[in-house]
Amino acid sequence: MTLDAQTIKQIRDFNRFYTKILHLTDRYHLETQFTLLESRILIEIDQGMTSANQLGQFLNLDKGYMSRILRRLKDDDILVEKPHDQDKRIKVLNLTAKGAEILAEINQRADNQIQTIFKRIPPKDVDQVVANMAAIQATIRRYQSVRD
Amino acid sequence: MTLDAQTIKQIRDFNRFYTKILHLTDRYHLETQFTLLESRILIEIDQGMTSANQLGQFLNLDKGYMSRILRRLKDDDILVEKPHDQDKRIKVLNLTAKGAEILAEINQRADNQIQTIFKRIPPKDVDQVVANMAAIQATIRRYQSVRD
DNA sequence: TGATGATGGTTGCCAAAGTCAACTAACTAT
DNA sequence: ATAGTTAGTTGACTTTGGCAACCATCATCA
Repeated sequence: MTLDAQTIKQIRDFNRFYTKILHLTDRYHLETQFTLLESRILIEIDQGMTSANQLGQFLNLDKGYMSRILRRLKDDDILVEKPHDQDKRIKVLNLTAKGAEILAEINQRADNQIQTIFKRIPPKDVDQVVANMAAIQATIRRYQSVRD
Repeated sequence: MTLDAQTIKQIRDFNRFYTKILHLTDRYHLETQFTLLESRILIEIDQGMTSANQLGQFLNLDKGYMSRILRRLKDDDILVEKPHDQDKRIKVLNLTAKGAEILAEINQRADNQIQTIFKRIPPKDVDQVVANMAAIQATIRRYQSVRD
């Protein structure tokens, strides 16, 4: 089931192209004061991540570093923590009202970024692109093992 | 030509999925002595980037920082520079033999990463995925302005 | 119960990464 | 010639991130 060289080349080419398009390598995310990492943390907390440890595992971050980032976000009144009911070691994270606002702002900008990229493309072609994306996603998902 | 909310959502959903699958947001470039940035520089030089300035623009890097990274790569005998024929300010960059070897190693590892992700997928489906990627790339490229 | 080991999180210390501004040398245009 | 740009370097920083030691809590089990 090994891929031939040409296939790999095409996939890697797409990856380079797409990461560039999304500005994934830019230092600041979407021209906010927040880094990509901070944005992702807010997003993941909003999506249900509840503790520093969960976030650290998911985002693959050193726990010391994680602790510091969260400290900053707490100092800036973007999130709060309260002790976990059952396990007092765990601090449950939640966005503050301000944090929710900021997240909304980030989402708005992310939406705008997509608009900027796709607005020149005729609707029919956009639909085709979206269908292709969905197909890629479905295929990879179908054969994905739990462990990676 | 504005996209509807559902379309944007689907695209962003794909983006999150794909960046996660490819570990595109990981900060570690596993098991080489080189950082992701150094790897990208070698790749881009190999792909035809010729000067610090070009690289800096493309990779969106501070020129001071760029200068230092290149200094290190030169000290390590990974690349060399020679003056540009017409413009003596410009230093034309080239990989050394050692640099080419290292690039080959980096490419090998990147290829392996792709293998790991796609090896469970039947060849027919992989071909379909690759075709979808190519289609996405072609469509976006076709309507892309020079400025973003 | 209390010893042992694992887990969630914090902190100090440090190296690597990245920023910013000032600077030189070479180019371009008038 | 002069003025304004551009390619690249350097010094002086700040930020990011990695590592290990540490504390508090939890879980297990004799």
